[in-house]
Amino acid sequence: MSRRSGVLEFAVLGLLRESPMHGYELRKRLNTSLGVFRAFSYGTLYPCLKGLVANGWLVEETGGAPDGVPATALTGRRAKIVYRLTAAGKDHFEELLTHSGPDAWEDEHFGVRFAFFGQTSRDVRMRVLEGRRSRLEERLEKMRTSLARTRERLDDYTLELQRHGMESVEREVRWLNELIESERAGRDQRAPGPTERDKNTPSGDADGLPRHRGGSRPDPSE
Amino acid sequence: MSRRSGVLEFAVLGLLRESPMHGYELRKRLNTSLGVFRAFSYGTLYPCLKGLVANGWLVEETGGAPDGVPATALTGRRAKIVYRLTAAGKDHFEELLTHSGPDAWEDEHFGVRFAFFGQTSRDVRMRVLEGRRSRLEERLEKMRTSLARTRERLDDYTLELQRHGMESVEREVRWLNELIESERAGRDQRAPGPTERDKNTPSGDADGLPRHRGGSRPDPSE
DNA sequence: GTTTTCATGTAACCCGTTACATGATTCA
DNA sequence: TGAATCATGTAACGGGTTACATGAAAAC
Repeated sequence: MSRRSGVLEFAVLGLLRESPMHGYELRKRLNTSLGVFRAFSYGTLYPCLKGLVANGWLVEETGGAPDGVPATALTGRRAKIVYRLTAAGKDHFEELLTHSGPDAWEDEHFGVRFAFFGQTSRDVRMRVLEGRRSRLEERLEKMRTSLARTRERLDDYTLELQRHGMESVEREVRWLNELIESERAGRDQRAPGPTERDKNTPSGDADGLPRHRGGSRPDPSE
Repeated sequence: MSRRSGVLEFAVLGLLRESPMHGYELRKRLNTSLGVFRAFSYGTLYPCLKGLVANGWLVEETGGAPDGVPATALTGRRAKIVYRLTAAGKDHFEELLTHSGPDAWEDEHFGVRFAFFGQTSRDVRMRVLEGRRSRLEERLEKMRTSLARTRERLDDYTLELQRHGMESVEREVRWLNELIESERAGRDQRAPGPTERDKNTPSGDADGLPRHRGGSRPDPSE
């Protein structure tokens, strides 16, 4: 029943975990914060929200606030329908975060996953990063052999395209290497057990991300 | 009537322009030569082929060859249905090649376009490359402003994701710059007028592609 | 002789967009 | 007051995949 998108569902739950929002605003956040990769339209978002409500992950807070107080008072501007994550929704999201099946490292999913790394434990992050990396290395392998078999029959442009494609993948692998390395060296563990705790620490800058200096040291891998 | 995919149609016509093929083989070529980016399934390909036949761009050559010669004799192995580009199909493809509307530089289309650059005139190539570039620069602009507005509210991971995304785009822009430059310097013009002529010159290596030496000079931009 | 690979197809579904309809609120 | 932006929705379509059904040729 209703659209169960996977990425969209995940992203919506993740964003609403931080704070309640109405659809319109949600969509903007989706298309900026996360939206370097994905852009959703209302035609996708609204039905999805309905579905999540039907599942009990979200509640709508229309017009009247809990005690009949007009919502106007809350924001200074009338918010039509504000969606708030329920306890069940929170649990569900935690579940999704830690469960991370093997499609967590596919192209469509990985970006969103990564965007919510801040709410995950390090082991999960490592699993996802390493999964992604081996996925890409697999792909590289295929590209290489396929290229070796067909190199002669291809014209310069096709070849150049192929080359650029492979280089892109290689570049992402190097990126992942840096990330994995700095996770490994990272001095904070953050919740080895999955659920709950560590409420709303605005995340300071607790994690050991590469903190990109200049960029491109001479590429240690290879 | 039937699926009109755009990219798939284009790719199929382009591949069949080189030589007739049956569906199965066609699909493999799609997923190797061009398939670094796209991968199609039979469920997409076969209906599309039917459609192209219905349009008169292709003809099916089943069992009996033109004069009743069993196709077995041709390949040593019985080819079920071989698709061949008609004259009308050829024209249509040329049309698509030169017409190149503004979606030729969108993500999904650009790759395939590029793959068939070998069959295009230089002006078209320039148009597409420059179109793509300005499309990407546009996108970069948006990313930059959006980032500037929201930088503070984002945690480290989201930020890193954004940074990596932008860098990817910047990288493609640099790639396009190289390509454009070498097109500009290229010593062959190849059909300044659009349609027809230059039948089947197997394309040797007439064009002045970057001919990538080693790779990665220390990154002059920035 | 059985398993792989080649080869063609279809129906059901999935995820998403476009175009449209509707109306409230803000701002010039 | 009228235009822009905020805000919510839906129906129709688009492009694609999955899973399935079918069968011939090759390889073991």
